[in-house]
Amino acid sequence: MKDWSADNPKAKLMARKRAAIVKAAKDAFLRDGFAGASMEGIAQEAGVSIMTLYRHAEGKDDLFAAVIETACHPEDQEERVRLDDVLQQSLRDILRFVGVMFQERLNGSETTSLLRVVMTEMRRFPQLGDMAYRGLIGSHEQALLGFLADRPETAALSPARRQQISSEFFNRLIGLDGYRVLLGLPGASEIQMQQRAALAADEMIWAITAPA
Amino acid sequence: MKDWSADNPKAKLMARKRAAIVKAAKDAFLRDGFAGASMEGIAQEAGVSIMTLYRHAEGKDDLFAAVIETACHPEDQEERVRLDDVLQQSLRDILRFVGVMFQERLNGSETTSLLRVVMTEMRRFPQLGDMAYRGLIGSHEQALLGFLADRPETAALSPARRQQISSEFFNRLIGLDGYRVLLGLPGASEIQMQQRAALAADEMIWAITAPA
DNA sequence: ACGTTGCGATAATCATGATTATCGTATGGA
DNA sequence: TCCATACGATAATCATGATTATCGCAACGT
Repeated sequence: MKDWSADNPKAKLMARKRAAIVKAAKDAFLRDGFAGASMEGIAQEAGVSIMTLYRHAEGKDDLFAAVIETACHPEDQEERVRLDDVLQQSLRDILRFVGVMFQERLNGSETTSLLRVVMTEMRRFPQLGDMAYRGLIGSHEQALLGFLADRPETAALSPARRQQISSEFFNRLIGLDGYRVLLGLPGASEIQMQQRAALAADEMIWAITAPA
Repeated sequence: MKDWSADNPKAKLMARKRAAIVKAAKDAFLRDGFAGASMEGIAQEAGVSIMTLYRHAEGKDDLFAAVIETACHPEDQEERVRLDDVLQQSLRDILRFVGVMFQERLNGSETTSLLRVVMTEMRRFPQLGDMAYRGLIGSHEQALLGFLADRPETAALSPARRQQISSEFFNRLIGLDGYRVLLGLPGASEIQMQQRAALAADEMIWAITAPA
């Protein structure tokens, strides 16, 4: 995305237009993919002209890269808020909550669309795969790992062992349902997600108390 | 794909050309996707002219549909052969073997490419998602279910319980590695796949002997 | 109110690629 | 050998869509 000098007489106007463009581009790219989305369609959706698109972005590639990059870094605002309510509970309940949240997030429509687009355009933009994995999945792994490190229950574990247990936790959560969702078929129900989260939580606690 | 009357003077020639076309189209579509593959490129790869392509297929859509449909029905020849060697062993060893085979198949480059293409073109061809799931994943579930039904160890289980246990087995095999592979990142190592298969086998046997 | 500057509309350019028409040639099979 | 017919080469058509040039207008901030 092109950037202007901050002391621009019309900075506010341009910021408004830019926000509309980025939002419309995100919707279009996630819905139709890179090839399927057209610059003209994005301009219409954003309520601007094509020329304005090109005044804000170098071209389609530039716009796409900017959109995907921001989409890979979701703002975890609401979740942090909800986490504060849960953080007082037992380790088992916290893990169950995190487990359900992770499944809901990864199987959500926005994440699914993003994964599809990224997988399609990985050849054109080689860094997308790594970026998407870190933003959509690795961030959860890191968050759980950091949380565990502060927990007295895991004080006796080595960092490597903690890493292994954390990784196993997420591995247990997503089975074939992930493929089903990506293929447009119904995934796990809410109850199934809760059951799986409960199972993963129990197994993690078992692993913590009885280290291999 | 267009079909000719079987009593065609040049049936053999056409069959040869058609095979070359289908193979080239499969390579091109799985490598470059629907939009990325060009009819001209497919013709060159197949060693035929563009016109011959259109004499064999109604158009790009028709060719694509034929390619994907056949790709979703892999011939399980070699695996059946290898299975005969394993079928004499213990249930645990059989399950471990099946578990490793399933992971290798699902994480293989051909299956990965196919899944990517299917996910991208699902909107254009709505039946692709279901077709791919049944061909690439559901077939394994059905095969294991059928195998279990003939096993004396599961004679006491209800069909529904057998279904549940079989489904859980595959759920345990594929974790986040499936996403990693689809995103072009390194998946599970051979040793990790064996460990996971061993774990899934043990848990299935435990579930069989101690029904919920 | 004013000057700067982004914006909109339009059209043109350019490239890619699917699809079709035509016609002479080459080849398979009896 | 001979006939039917698939094949190859070429060019034309057609559509889509990215990208750029131009120019008058409208809007923002002081």
